[in-house]
Amino acid sequence: MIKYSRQRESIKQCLAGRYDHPTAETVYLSIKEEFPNISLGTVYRNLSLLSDLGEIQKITTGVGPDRFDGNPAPHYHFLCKGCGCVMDIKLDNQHDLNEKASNAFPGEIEGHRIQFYGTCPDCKIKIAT
Amino acid sequence: MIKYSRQRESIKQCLAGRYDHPTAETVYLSIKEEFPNISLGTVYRNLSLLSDLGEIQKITTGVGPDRFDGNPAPHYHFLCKGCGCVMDIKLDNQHDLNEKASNAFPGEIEGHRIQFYGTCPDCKIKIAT
DNA sequence: ATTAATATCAGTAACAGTTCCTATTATTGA
DNA sequence: TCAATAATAGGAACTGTTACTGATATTAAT
Repeated sequence: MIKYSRQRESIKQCLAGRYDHPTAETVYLSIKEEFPNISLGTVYRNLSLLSDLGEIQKITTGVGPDRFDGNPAPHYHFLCKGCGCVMDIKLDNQHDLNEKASNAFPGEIEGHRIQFYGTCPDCKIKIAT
Repeated sequence: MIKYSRQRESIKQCLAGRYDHPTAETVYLSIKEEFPNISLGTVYRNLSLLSDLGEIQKITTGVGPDRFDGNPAPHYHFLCKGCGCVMDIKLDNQHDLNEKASNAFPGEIEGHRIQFYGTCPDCKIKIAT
């Protein structure tokens, strides 16, 4: 049985209001303004719980710490090789990939994750100048 | 300037001869049979180097340690939610995804990674019985 | 073949990110 | 209002990985 907690609510709100896919550490620092005594463990525990409940998404890039996304709807992400930032890609769900993969694989395909990589708009400018 | 090393060669051979996408730890234990004194640090350093050279691939699943793939050619992977195993998916490169993403994104798209998830053949059987 | 330069090594300490533990506090249903 | 218990703060512990150090192996030039 899950009980309400102000800290969890605050974490959810924090994520809902930003689109930069922050790390647990960043969320922690942000929540700290409202709850100066919140502990990093609490942030991790709740991010993990919310992710399990499907209310937020955890993004593992393979570079640095995991990121979190307040938007639970399936969508794709972009990882900048320059600055490491993570951005949303407005590309609709490629359902057909699951079917294609199923035809080439003897197991059960439930879904997929796509991560694009390259250079973000900001880094593109920095390189050019 | 990169010098030859028997340890690195052994690590490369180890990966070339298996298709289970082992972890650094697994590679370490395997190499240990030939080089009982090899250190885990050496394995990590060489896996990282080989990956940077593009001779092998590093696979970050977001669950447990990173995996390594002796096949440097771009291809897709499947992650089993049951046992955590990683398998290859024989699906040819979806070049069009990069173009589709480019149209929906102001940055520079260099490539993409796809990770399918679901239930592997073995776990499918275990669940059924 | 010997040597000098230096990349790689083994061993281990340090590190980053995350999870776990415990006593205390907050939430909830009765 | 109170009892049951989920969630908390704080910090220790853990996992996976990287960095450091003196010793060793490889390489190219003699």
